[in-house]
Amino acid sequence: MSTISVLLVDDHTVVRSGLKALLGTQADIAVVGEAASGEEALEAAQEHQPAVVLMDLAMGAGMDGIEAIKQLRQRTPHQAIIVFTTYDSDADIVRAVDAGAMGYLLKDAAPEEIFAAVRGAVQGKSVMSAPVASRLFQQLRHPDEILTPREAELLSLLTQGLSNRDLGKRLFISEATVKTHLAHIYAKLGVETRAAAIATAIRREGMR
Amino acid sequence: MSTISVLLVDDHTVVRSGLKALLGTQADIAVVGEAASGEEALEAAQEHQPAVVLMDLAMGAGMDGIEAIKQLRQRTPHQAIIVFTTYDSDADIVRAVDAGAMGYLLKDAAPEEIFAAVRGAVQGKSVMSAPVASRLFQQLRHPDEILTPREAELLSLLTQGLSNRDLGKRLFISEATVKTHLAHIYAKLGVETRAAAIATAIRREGMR
DNA sequence: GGCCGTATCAGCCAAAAGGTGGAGAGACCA
DNA sequence: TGGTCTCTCCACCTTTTGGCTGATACGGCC
Repeated sequence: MSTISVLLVDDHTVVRSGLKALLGTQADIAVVGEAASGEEALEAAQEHQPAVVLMDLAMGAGMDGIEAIKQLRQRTPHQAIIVFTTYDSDADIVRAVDAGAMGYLLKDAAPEEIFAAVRGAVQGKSVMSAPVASRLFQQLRHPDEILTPREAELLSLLTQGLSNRDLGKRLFISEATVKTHLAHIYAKLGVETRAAAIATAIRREGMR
Repeated sequence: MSTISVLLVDDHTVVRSGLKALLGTQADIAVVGEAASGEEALEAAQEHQPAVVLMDLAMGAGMDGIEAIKQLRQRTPHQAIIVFTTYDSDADIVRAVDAGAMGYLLKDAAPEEIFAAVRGAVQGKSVMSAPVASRLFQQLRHPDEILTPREAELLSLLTQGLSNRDLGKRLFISEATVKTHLAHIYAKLGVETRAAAIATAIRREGMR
């Protein structure tokens, strides 16, 4: 069995250090590089040509993880990308998979789970944490609860605390249209008021 | 200089592993134990008698970090507790300090910052990340923006998406009183609508 | 005792949000 | 071509919310 080269991307030094220590215990896995931002990740992926990229989604300022994934897929499509993050929000999962992520792990994952994901990734296998899988499953069972792109956009602005009028101005649509979208969003989220929609969106959809 | 014994408390294996690796590079610091929950932390603190406890606030199910801090202060008051968490919400900071934390670090802190905090803690010095310090400073400069207990209680329910009527019923007060409290909350948070108040509360105050 | 902060309540009015029903245009697909 | 989805818009009406002013009551503090 040949060695699997891994690139770590996380803005937390502690997390990178921890992953390095854990992965270092495995004979068939070698960390060949680290990056603390999306920009650094692109460079490092080019330079070290890792087989697997372990990447956090939230990375402070600059390019976020999703964007980094997209660009990596374009530039070095042979590298498998595994998301390694704290949150399991629906929106993040879908966007990461859309962008081309091979796996989705949560930071509270057991070391064995991480090892398995890295080994699986090079064989083209998707590995994800149980909570993540169950969320995806949930979405498959209730496809009518998936927001349309426009609705998601509106919901995102809604969580900024904007009024219907402001939403209309921002999206260049009438207040009437805003209300229509909102009614659909409420139905899909299973709430009755904008207050509850915001609470649900921020907590469940991870719109922070 | 004698060795400083440290206990790590975090439900993420990766983070514990990372801290261990980083602290291991320092000759005067030794990790003597690890715990993945508040309950485990109390046991480990009793058993290993560390000089410093590095503790995460969010720990999945069971006892949360704040509660663990309080209990540690009672049982082993000679141990210095440093909070090591991802978030810098006002509410968390205040509660942690109230509970008896000596320091407050964010997970994106540089290794040197962590070392300094551990060394400072045994000498009775408070060390906190810059964003945390600036938040505390902010509160000192604007004491009139601190919510009263009743207002905080109401805001907490507000983030559940309740209407004024429901809030009144829940708190056994009239809708008029609810409106009065809300008006005060809006002023203190610097917002104009309930939507913005909810967004601010969940994001900034950490009411999740 | 007077002052201040907190919590409680009232009424009035304007603005915003939500519910209902309907409708047209464009995209996509079977 | 017909059906479905998405996005857009409108009118009408009810409910909710927010802004304003003012009031009472209790407890701590100087």
